[in-house]
Amino acid sequence: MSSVAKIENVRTAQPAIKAVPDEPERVGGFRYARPKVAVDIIVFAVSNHRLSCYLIQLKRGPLSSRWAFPGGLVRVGESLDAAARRELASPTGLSDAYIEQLCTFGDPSRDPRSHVVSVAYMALISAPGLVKAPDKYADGKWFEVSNLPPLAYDHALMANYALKRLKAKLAYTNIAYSLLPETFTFAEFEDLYATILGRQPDRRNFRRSIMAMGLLKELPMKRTGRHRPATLFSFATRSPQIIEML
Amino acid sequence: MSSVAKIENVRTAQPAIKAVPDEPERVGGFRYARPKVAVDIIVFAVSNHRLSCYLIQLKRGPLSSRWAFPGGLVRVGESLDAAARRELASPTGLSDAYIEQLCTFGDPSRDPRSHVVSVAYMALISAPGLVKAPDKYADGKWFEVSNLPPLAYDHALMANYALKRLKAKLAYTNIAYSLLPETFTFAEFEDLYATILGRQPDRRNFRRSIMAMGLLKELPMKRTGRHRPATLFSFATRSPQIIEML
DNA sequence: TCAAAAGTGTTGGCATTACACCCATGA
DNA sequence: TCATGGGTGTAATGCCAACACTTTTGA
Repeated sequence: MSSVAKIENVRTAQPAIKAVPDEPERVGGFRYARPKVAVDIIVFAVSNHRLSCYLIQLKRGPLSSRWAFPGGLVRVGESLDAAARRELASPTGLSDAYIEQLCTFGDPSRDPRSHVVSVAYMALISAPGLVKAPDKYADGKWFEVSNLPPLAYDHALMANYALKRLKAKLAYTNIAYSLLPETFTFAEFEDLYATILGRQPDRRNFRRSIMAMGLLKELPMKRTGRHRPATLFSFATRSPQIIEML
Repeated sequence: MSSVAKIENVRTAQPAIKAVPDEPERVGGFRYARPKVAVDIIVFAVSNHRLSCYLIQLKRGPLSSRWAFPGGLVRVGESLDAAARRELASPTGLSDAYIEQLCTFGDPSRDPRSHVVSVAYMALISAPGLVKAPDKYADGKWFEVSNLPPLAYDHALMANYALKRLKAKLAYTNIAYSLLPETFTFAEFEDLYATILGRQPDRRNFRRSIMAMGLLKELPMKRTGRHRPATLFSFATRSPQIIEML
């Protein structure tokens, strides 16, 4: 169960531009909605023992100054995955992060202005540093997941769902690789799990089971610090895999 | 991890009706797509030891006479879940089946006529009998999942995804209740698992573990047949629950 | 030499597996 | 009485959880 909707043939033919009113279409006697289609992206990162996600502050509209996940409308000829990657790259500059479709929210009243169907994505990145809010937002910053401000639209639902999914997938996939730098100590790896799952596993058992499944590759270098140097590790493979982890 | 996007406040205010061309909208210098939004629904049922799903035959358009999952455009003021339930009720007459959003497909070229974003749903019903294809389709019938015809659009992707999800959820939820009638014998229950998962569990161990977790309620009646009468069971609770089943 | 983090083995209990025979009925 | 599917118990195994001390370094 990994990212789906992988077809990415972006259409190149470009139809003429024309403004479209937000009106329904009548076909066969029924009035079909013409909702706008957006993607919203929940970007997770871990830093100093805290799971954080990136929020932007809305600039315009009836919800201006409220916090929300970054997102935007799908463009002409663009797939959903491509739109999500674009919305991720816009504040972070990252183009190859782990990204996964979560689910789609389409209540007609979820946006007070018009009917907007939004496809929620989750992205996992390792460095929460580099992020800068694009001009279309009033502001953007990282919030600890355990301490989010009130969110616009139905984004609180998205946040709950994303967190549940992240926790679940941590237990049966190797996606943790996308939250860690290229090399890391075992303690950092373990701390990632403790942080996201909210509990400290038994250190000996955890190390034993992780090492037994060959997830990590021991590197010949050590990280020296104030204390006993720690062996460095990297992931044996940095592509998403289903592995019974816990 | 159950059905999401549960907000169901259907808007009552109804804007004026007007035909909408399939053209992009220009906002802030970018050309935003105005895709149509559809739901497609993968209806599963089990009968005589086979997992089947319901397909319809397209009547119009460039893919006419191809097989596909039933589905249709979202109507004005309608949520995605409501649209999915409507598309399920249309051939089956069922309104309370288990239904769950799967994922959303939005490649701009997935429909040769225009950009259609489709939200895939899965539904589980117990009686594959009652189904009758609505007039908008040329035909409709049940196919064994292991023997599907070529499917229109990207519906083969949907089928794969749905099947994977069904198998996974069978192992950690009680959604099997929606594939069985109100009462059933233990052999029928066991056969459901064997059929969908494609392997025969050890009968004694399977019964022991299922009974130990209190999923089923033993009824005071028996089903008599040609042979030794079998105890009838029903589910202790017929609402979706997370339970480690296997 | 002390503080702080890194690293490591053994055991008991529990849960899962494997396995084969008797039972109740209708024909 | 026989064919057919319904229903059950026990022993062996493997896995997981619990548990505490030694090592290495920098200050």
